[in-house]
Amino acid sequence: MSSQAQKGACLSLGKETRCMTCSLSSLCLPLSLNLEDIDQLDRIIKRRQPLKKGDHLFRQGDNFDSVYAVRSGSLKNYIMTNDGEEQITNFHLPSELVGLDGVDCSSYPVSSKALETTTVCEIPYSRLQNLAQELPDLRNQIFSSMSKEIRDDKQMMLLLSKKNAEERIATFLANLSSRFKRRGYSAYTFRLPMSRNEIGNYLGLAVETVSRVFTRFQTLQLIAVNGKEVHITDRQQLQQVAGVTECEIEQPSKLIAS
Amino acid sequence: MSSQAQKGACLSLGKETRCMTCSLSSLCLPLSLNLEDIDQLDRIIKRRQPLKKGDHLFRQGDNFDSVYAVRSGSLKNYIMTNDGEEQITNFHLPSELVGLDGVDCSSYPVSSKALETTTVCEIPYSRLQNLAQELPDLRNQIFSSMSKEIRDDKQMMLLLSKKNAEERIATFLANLSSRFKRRGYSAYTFRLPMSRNEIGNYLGLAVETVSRVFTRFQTLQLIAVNGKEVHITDRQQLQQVAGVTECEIEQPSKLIAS
DNA sequence: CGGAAGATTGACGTCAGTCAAACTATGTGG
DNA sequence: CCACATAGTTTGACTGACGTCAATCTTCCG
Repeated sequence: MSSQAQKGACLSLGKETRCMTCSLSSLCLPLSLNLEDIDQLDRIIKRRQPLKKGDHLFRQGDNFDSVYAVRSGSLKNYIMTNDGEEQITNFHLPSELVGLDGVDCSSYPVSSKALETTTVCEIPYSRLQNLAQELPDLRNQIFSSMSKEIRDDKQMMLLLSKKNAEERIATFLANLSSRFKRRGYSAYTFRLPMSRNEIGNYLGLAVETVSRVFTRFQTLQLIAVNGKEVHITDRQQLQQVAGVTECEIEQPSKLIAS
Repeated sequence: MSSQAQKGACLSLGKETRCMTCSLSSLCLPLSLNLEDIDQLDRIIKRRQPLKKGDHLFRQGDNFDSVYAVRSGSLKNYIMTNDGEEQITNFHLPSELVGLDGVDCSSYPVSSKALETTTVCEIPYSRLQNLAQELPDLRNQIFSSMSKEIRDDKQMMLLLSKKNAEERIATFLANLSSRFKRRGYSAYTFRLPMSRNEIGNYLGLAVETVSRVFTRFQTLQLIAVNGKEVHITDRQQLQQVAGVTECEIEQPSKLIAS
């Protein structure tokens, strides 16, 4: 099982990286934009130095001024409880938008941290706002992203409120699998960018429980795990444990004509 | 303890009810709009017959065409699990926007049901989209509402993932208290529009647990409960149990200059 | 190579769920 | 207006899934 961490990401980190040529454009903000509009969007985007593992993209309380699109690598977003514990609220994979929950705050309401070497496109929010004025498709794409995040959050509430440990982890793995697949990676073999601890934190479980369920799933021949490398042996069964019917796995967002 | 169900809602249900004269306008979409813009918004809004308790505003899967603002009464939103159970994802009070999680779907991803007699303002989404093109303040207000919903959802995840039964219920009561207060009702005495069952469902607890914690809180002199009438005796202590510092209670959204 | 962080496994305890029964409100029809 | 049915709430006894604690093992990096 080899890492596929770079496949599918943008080919180059140089100045010539552009939305137009980015392999993620069909999943990212440019989706549904015409070439001219993409060009306009492209012009306001700042390319950034890659973040190293553990670097913060931003911290809860930092001045809000940009949203970001993940280009390669991955991020975790988390909030702090009043007693200093962290609660991970999201893992972000390439093409996903980060920071939208701060658009009406002067500061980010969450922290965002790189799980591995990660590159992002920075989109200054004030300029995005202006552009959203001119480009209805872009505006709708932003609405769409936020709307999707809300829907995903509701699913997460359902998971946290109703599902047991096995269902949670099966759901988590099936979800990751789908997301990797959409991004051109294998749906069956991938590398978890996060630790067991972070998985547990995100799913509302103790690390030990995560570990135990992983072991149980291996005994049941649903998956094969080696450290962070995961191979899904029986995807259908895994989805069944997740409590999901096939059609629910991927629900690509459908745009309303603008 | 008397019900305060009608206080603060719009004065009249007749044709003359307008955003301009609505007592909720400072909490609702018109917030931050100038008079002219409010008038434009007002013209696309459809007033509706009140919903009776138990009526659906819309059902999961229904054609998405409008978002709604609650005018009086209250709603619960819920999703169905694959095995037919419901998971309540939100309770909506007057001035709150409902249906935003469907804007990039052809159908509503959740159901919305009246907890009591409830009136709403219907806002056809396609017309709202057009108006959002012309009115930057309105557009930002929509972004703002969605952004706030995402933030609330993250808090809810934290609650479901990290808090125990007492903390959950204290958080729930403190939150309701704040929301009633903002709407001009008493922060200390109010009527719960939902059943114990629905509270439990929302908070990821069994009905029995909700009941027991209510009893415990009464023993501790934090609250006094009589059926659905709640009086908060020791708000500070309640917030402490909720695990919230004072400043976190009310975080009115701040708009970025547009 | 060695230390630290992360992962696994086992033993045990506990918080909240389940089941069951009694009690209370709510609403309907005679 | 009462009688009755039904839904909702409360309380108690018991149970089980998952958390906690602790020890060991593995991986990762400098």
